[in-house]
Amino acid sequence: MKTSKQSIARLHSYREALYRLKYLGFVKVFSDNLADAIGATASQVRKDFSIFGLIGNKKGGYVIDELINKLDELLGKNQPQHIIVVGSGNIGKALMSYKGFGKVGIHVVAAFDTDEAKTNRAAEIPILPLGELKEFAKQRHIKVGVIAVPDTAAQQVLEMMISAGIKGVLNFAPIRLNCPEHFVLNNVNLGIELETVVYFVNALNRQAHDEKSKS
Amino acid sequence: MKTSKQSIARLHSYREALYRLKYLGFVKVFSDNLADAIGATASQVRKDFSIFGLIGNKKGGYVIDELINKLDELLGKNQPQHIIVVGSGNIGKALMSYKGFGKVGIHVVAAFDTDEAKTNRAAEIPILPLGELKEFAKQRHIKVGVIAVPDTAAQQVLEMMISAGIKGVLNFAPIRLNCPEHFVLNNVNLGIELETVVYFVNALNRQAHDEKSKS
DNA sequence: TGGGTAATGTGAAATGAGTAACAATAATAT
DNA sequence: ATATTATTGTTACTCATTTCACATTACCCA
Repeated sequence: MKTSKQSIARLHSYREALYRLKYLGFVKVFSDNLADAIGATASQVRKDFSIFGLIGNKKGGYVIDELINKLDELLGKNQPQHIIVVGSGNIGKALMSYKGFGKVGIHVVAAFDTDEAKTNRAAEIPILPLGELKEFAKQRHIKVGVIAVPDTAAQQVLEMMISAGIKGVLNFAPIRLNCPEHFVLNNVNLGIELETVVYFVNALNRQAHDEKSKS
Repeated sequence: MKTSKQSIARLHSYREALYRLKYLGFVKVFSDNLADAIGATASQVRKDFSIFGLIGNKKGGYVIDELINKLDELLGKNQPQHIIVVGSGNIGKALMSYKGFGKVGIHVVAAFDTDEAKTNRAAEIPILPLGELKEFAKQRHIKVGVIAVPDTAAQQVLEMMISAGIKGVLNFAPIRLNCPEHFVLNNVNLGIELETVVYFVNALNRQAHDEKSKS
């Protein structure tokens, strides 16, 4: 079964789009509607669905409620997921307050920070000292964490998480982290994402320039 | 010339890694060192370099300073880039205060927000009312912006940016945006990034379970 | 000086992802 | 009842990316 990161990301996108369509009152959907909604091709949608066993009706398209149910099951949306965030800087706070997570069954249950001055056990999402991470994660059977700390601290935090039984991490520190073979590590490097935009804008600019000087 | 988003992102990663190595006192580097540093293969590194005309010395590896200079030129790091951020929520603030940008020649020169209560013209990075975006961006010849607003406002902000002459956007709103053909749009969906981690952790779990029940 | 070695640089092969094409089929119209 | 049409599901193809393999070359040492 094809389960590349990209195809899973597309399934999540389909799911989001389906909820929007349902909310708008639609009952059925065709492959090209979904393609439009997420910026893919109809072929791609049908292929993804084929791979994951999501079936529709010849001529009739797909029934939105059925699709949503199947996707929820496939994507493990039926039981809520509890995660923790390490680092309560801006990125950490952004994730703690991200409204989108609730909708998808993800709940940030605590944040951790080395700076004990930031400790706040009374907050809706408590901020705890980093030293308490291991015990907390073990007790609550936390399986997923977010690393939003400076790059110099990231590897150490990751190891703490691994020893606490965490199996997957979304990492925002702009550095390559070492982890065991079957650990799930997803890196997001905001700097590089932005630099990439800058690069392509400059490239476009150069190109336009060249065109002009050619004429 | 191959300039997929991925290969450009790798060039940026090489560059980051090289600065780290230089800082640590290294003068030369081999393809497998760099591969380790960014999590790729040595072949990949050499292929990328080959494509972009970065050459080393048979047996002697690559001279770090030379590589950095070439990469800086290739990636347009020689002149500073001024960008703006729209939305001064947590993600917006995270980008405004992102320490990594300065190092790579990217400067956030202003932020914009619909909520005029947040206006602060005296701050190091001023926060201005959204209505001033167009004039500001035109006057300062801003070419790149970041969208860090709720999804319902994102398309409108994008159009405002386009009309102000902005050519590329890094978008954090979890929704598909429509833009002209040659516009550079890079989407980062934090929700999906996190959900993907959760999915693969669950998949791992299921797999382990299945293995056990089989024996 | 010459042989051995450790690297690069690159064409070819393998893999992977996305697209296109079309046969199968269910709904609808005549 | 039959033809027509719209849409799925899947196979085959194309294109892009990654890996492999090895010829090439510079350096080192005897």
